[in-house]
Amino acid sequence: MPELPEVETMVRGVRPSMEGRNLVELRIIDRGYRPLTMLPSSTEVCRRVAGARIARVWRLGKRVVLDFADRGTLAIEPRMTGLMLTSDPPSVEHLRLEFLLRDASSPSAADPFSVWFWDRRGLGTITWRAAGEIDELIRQRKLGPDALTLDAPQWQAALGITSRAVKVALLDQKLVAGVGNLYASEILHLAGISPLLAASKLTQAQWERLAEAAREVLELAILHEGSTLSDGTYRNALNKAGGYQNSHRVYAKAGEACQTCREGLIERIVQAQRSTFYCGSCQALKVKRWRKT
DNA sequence: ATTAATGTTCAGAA
DNA sequence: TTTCTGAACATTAA
Repeated sequence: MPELPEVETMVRGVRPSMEGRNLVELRIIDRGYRPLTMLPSSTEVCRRVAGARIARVWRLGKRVVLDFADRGTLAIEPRMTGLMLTSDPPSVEHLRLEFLLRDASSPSAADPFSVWFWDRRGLGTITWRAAGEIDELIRQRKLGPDALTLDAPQWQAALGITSRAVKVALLDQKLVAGVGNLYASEILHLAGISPLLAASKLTQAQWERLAEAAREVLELAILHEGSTLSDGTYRNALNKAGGYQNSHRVYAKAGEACQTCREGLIERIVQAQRSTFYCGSCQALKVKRWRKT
């Protein structure tokens, strides 16, 4: 379940291999699994990117974006089990795409080398967009602002417009891009905010704490190269596990004592058919007091 | 052997 | 309009 920190780790992992290089060819690997969703179509996508220079590799929410300058952009959404790899894929049978690359400055020197998109469950999507169309997505509010750089007023502007529970709102990529189920729970716990509180009801102090907690959790998770859960699926570009799972405070810790307040137990509830983990004591709906940790 | 659970997004219902 | 539910996918745990 790559979320913002995992996708950022993928971007940083493949950037040295892709940015500034020529994409000789995009190969579709077909081993009889469900075909990878490619828009407008796989042949069209491959035709568009063949021979183009990758000007920039960046991240938007949970998407890896390859920028082909004036030609357009390729957005890769790993969804549940997608990975970008520069070496050592976890298995051969779930390789989906091979990016054949060459150094732009010496086109004939070295042999082309490869970057792969690997996806066990095959839920990932690859989408081609004409130049400028991604900015248009944001302008049309089909995708919210990226979660990594928001301050308190920006968080309030993005999430405060809905009456849904703040945990549910955090998962809505149209409101804010990048936060998924794991980091939503972790961020709200560090901020001391109940996941059940309506997003429109947060106080000024709570928006400040949310902004601070989001920055702290996401940046530290990026530093640790993301979270590899017990199923072991998520890996960085070198097929190595991340380390932030060792810093989780609430996710998948139902029944354990809260290490922050040392009073409550971590509880698991279901919101919008998704697991939410939180401390019933220091994330109580009615906050009696707020303690700095 | 069947079933539930997993996470994300979208279509469609309420 | 806004919010909620179910489906799709592959694999594992129960």
